[in-house]
Amino acid sequence: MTEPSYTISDRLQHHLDQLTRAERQLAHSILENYPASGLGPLSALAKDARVSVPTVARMVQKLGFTGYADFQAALREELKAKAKNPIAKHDTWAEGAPSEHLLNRLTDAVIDNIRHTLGQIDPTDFDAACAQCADTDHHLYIVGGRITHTLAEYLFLHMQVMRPAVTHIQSTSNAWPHYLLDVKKGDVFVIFDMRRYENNTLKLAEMAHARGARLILITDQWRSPVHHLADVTFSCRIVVPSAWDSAATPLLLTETMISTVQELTWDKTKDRMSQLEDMFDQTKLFRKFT
Amino acid sequence: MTEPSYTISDRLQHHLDQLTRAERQLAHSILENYPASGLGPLSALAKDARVSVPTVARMVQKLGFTGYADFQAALREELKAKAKNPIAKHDTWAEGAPSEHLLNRLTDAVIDNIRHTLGQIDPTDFDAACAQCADTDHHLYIVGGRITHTLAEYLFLHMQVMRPAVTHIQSTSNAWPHYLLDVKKGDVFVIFDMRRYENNTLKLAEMAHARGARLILITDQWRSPVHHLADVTFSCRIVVPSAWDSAATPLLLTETMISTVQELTWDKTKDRMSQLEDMFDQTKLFRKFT
DNA sequence: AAAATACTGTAAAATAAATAACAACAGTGT
DNA sequence: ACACTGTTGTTATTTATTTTACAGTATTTT
Repeated sequence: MTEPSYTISDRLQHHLDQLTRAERQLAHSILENYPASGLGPLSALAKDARVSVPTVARMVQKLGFTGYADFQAALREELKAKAKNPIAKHDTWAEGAPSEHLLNRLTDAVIDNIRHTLGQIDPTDFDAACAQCADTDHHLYIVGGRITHTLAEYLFLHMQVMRPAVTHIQSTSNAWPHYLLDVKKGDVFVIFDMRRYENNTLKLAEMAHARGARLILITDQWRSPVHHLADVTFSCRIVVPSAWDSAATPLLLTETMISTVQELTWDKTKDRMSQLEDMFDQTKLFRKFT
Repeated sequence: MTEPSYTISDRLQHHLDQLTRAERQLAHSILENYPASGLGPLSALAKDARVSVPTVARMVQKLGFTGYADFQAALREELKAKAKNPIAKHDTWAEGAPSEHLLNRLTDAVIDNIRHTLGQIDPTDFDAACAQCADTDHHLYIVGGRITHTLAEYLFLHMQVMRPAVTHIQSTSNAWPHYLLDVKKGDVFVIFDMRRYENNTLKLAEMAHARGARLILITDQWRSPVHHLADVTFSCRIVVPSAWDSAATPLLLTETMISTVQELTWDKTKDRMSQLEDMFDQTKLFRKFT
């Protein structure tokens, strides 16, 4: 304990700017499973963070400790204090905030939503739906409404990288009927529709269904009317203590779909992705991550 | 880790009978502030318990460890597990699927990300940022890049309902400099920037900063270079076992911001929202939720 | 593009810590 | 009371860990 108060976690984050690349890497590694990793031997910590031993020694000095031993002693003190704390506020997510803070209440609700939603998902259905999304023999259409548009776009952006023949349709746009002209039997639709369900989306789904398309629906727990037409329906819990619904659970589902499709199509995706990277690099849209 | 399960605390109490006088003394000292004291050097522990050094060494062997190092490693493991715990009671999320199924692995990772991220957020900063977003005396700009565009749009859509003077800028579009012409001192920017950080976003942030705008940054754990200019930075963990990053945590944060702003501006929002509802109803864009 | 600076890792030295060996002591039974 | 057994502490040795010094590498500045 060289400096007065504040946890080491705080201090690490506070100093993060003044740290160098390797040191930051190390800092993150410490925070990764805090405080356990910091209580082991210095060498183990260094190895864990893929950093040399002296880097660790240097950083703890930068943080204001006289040496690694001092650093560890401080960590232990912190742990001791936390244990003594009357029924430590372990049940909150944002530790500095009371449990009634929105940060904690909303997070609670979202975790709960995830648990409920995942508990009701049939993995077989899920895998089947992903397989359909990965099937390049058929065109893939992704449909979103006003709010769900962002989810649809997110899925689209990723699918676009991984496979050809993907189209993003906004049901709010009145141009959508044009797209349906080209729909063939067996084409796949991923449709996002949450309350308040949109009429346009339903219409679109009906027409797609009539043309022999397969429908995958991502909706809320009350299920959009589209689900009568859908081959697979995933219903997500979206209620949180807010005037708005939460898109976190459907997003998680969407990301899992993306990841699954990625795995299914890896051999083909590989090339597409590196090509894309090259293109971005060339246009210098992105900086390389250092 | 020589014996399978049970905490060391349990093991200690269980063996208490088979321990000798000095060893019992030691055991109680360890339990006194558990697990902190056990993670220090053996000699300190011995001194603390008024016991000789070899007594400690002998006891940990009696407990089934190969040596003091082994004992400490087990303690650290225990601590690590405990830190993960708050939600760990669920070993699988999608119950029908094995734990290696992506549904479960990704969900695990996302929950973990949320926990880490929330743990590092300063509620004061958060509240301050939300207050700025709710401040209608200044214009609110929301900036997103290629992938983060969806997050930015999500925030924009909701802010647009709750307050006037909101603009969504895509840093990927080359029209963005136009927007900056109107930026006044005190205007607020919410900037989303995740790896791989976009040069355009940085440029935009620099110009906004130069014009006296206040910057709120939502980024990943490695933090976009924009954070040097930002008044408040929120770093989210986004890594999941996938070729892609997860936007779930930043989304949760965004939703919490939305919800907080909503509460802050409720009296003003009320009217705007009902007006909006009316408009949607009239245009029959939506069906009423039944 | 060259020079200076700062960062990072390798290797050796120093230090600290943990184990092993031994001696002293306490308790117990004959 | 004496000898034995088991427990504990002191000292020495070994082992591991941390620190220091130095050199190579990358990065920034002029």
